Amino acid sequence: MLDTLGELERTHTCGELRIGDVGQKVVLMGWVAKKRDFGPLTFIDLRDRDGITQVVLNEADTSGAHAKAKGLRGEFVIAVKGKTVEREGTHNPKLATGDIEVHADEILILNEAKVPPFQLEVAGNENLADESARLKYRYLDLRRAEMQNNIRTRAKVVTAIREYMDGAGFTEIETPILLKSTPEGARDFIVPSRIHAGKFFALPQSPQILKQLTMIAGFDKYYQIARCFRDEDLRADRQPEFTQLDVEMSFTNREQVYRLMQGTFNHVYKKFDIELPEAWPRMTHAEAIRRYGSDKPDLRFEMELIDLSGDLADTDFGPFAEALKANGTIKCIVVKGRADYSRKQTDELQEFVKRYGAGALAWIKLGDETTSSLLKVLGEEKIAQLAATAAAEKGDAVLIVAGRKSVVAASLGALRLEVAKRENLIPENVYKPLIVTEFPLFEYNDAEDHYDAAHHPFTAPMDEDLEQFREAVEGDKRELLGGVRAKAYDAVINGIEVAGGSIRIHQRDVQALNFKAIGLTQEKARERFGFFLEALEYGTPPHGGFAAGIERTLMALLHNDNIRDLIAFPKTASAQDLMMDSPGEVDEAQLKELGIKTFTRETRSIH
RNA sequence: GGGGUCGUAGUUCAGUUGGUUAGAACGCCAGCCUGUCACGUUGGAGGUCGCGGGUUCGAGCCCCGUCGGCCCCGCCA
Repeated sequence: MLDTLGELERTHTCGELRIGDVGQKVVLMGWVAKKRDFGPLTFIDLRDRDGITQVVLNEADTSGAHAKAKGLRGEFVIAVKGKTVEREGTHNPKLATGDIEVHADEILILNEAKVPPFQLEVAGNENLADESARLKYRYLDLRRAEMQNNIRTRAKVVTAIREYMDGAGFTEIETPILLKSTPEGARDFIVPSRIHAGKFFALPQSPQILKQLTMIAGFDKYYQIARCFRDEDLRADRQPEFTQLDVEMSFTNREQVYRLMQGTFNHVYKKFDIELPEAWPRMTHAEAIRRYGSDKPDLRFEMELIDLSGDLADTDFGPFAEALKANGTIKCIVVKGRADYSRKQTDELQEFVKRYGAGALAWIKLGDETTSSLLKVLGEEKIAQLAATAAAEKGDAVLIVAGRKSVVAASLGALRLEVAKRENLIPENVYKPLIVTEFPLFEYNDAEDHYDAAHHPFTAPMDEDLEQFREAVEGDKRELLGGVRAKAYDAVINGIEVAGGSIRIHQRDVQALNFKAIGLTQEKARERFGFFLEALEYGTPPHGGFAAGIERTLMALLHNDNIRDLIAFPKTASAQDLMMDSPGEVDEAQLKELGIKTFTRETRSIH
């Protein structure tokens, strides 16, 4: 028979009591984390959201409570009435409450619990249960201190953001979750409507257009903690639904947005006693790609990419010569002190870069003797020259990739991170923020042989590139589009893209150019976002803003590389919820009402 | 859409070249124990080796398919 709570109120949490509380009568409530039974003496680790307090039951003092404790099992929910005393034996420095313990004279069993499907308290994360078990029993996983900390840190971050935005004069405005599908960008989640059977709403990929409309509406400074939805494949840092700080302001320029982005992050980080520089370092997109092979460089370590194409301009080695002839490049990174890389290891690294489209990974090892996969084709002298250009020293390994510029950047950029992880080159508890500027306005789409908007189609070009932009579109020199830079920027911390944004186009003729560049006809554009184009014609102020990923901000802050750990109820890599078992089927009647027929996986391709 | 990797007790894992009764630790259950905090100690229970098919005298191990977790490419700011 369970006890009832009645009028009993708890006096403290399980993480609160200190040596100064000795002598106090207290009431604690929580879960049984652990029981250590010595016969006449029993210890219980009582856990709640705040920590763990040791409860002691001595048969000699309170035989009733002691006897009752015999029946306690892990995760039972209990209330304990007792007295705070200084520990008799050794204090426990691992617990915040480790100097005291509570001598219980009464225990109430408020609820029992089945044996959990996995152990909540285990030493070391490597012994933690498989993630699918943790996801199925998410409510149990969330009881663990680490997860409690993650979720509560998240709340603290969001609170800090609201505090800062409010202080800076921004108005929080909610925008609809039920929107209209727009064909470009990510795939939409669509929502049927009974009232409009056969028609669909779409969930927002982001409130982009709506936040621009708040500028046209004259709110001047808008922000929102907005849920975003994208029906795309997942990654360790991507979930189908995630949360953004969405910000937009009027009468602004890039410098003002940079200051606001920095200010926001600096304010948030300060809550965790982390000082970021008031003005973050900056780097253009082109420089980031050139030096780090990435538009979100991790600046916690060096190992920059070095260009070897100058030294190899006259080479007749097939793969290199072809790469250079096709306007490609040859670059390398230097791994300090790893001339001892084995054949197996370089093979592994070669397999790694091949994922990014690299044909091969060439290497030079400056050991006691210099060895190289290129020795036969280039000769000793050239090898020595390349090593010198790379500034490699005795004992180092040089890893080289040749090919298209984008492939060399992607593969070496990724290799740089991979090697840094393997070699433990990334310092812990260091935060290296960066603002990446001047992103390209357009991205060449290989598969369809045309240019897409790199950010979104309302991003303004840089004033300096407006001329070239006009020429590219009106003079029909499409190849010039690749060189047009945008007033677009990202905020990066430790190689994680935590925010991104742009100054928007507010002039009709530039917007028209932009649509033409990406092959969107007047009619198509009107069809897709006519309401927005119309709005632009009623006095749109110059405006711009950014969006910051809440989960990514937390990943950077907590040095966590799994986005699921930062969302209370996340989905798996295949976009399922293992706890609710969603998505699920619905009744035939429901579908009928909505005017929807479904097809199975097998019949879908036949239609 | 493609690639990699994992799937054995409640959990984390081991399991030789295919060989007889599939192991360990933690957890769980029962006993003992008055200062533990990864308590100790004695004993015990617990297995559709993800699922289906195949090869074989014999499959946890080999082959084919399939399902699921994780990671990556494509995709996605």
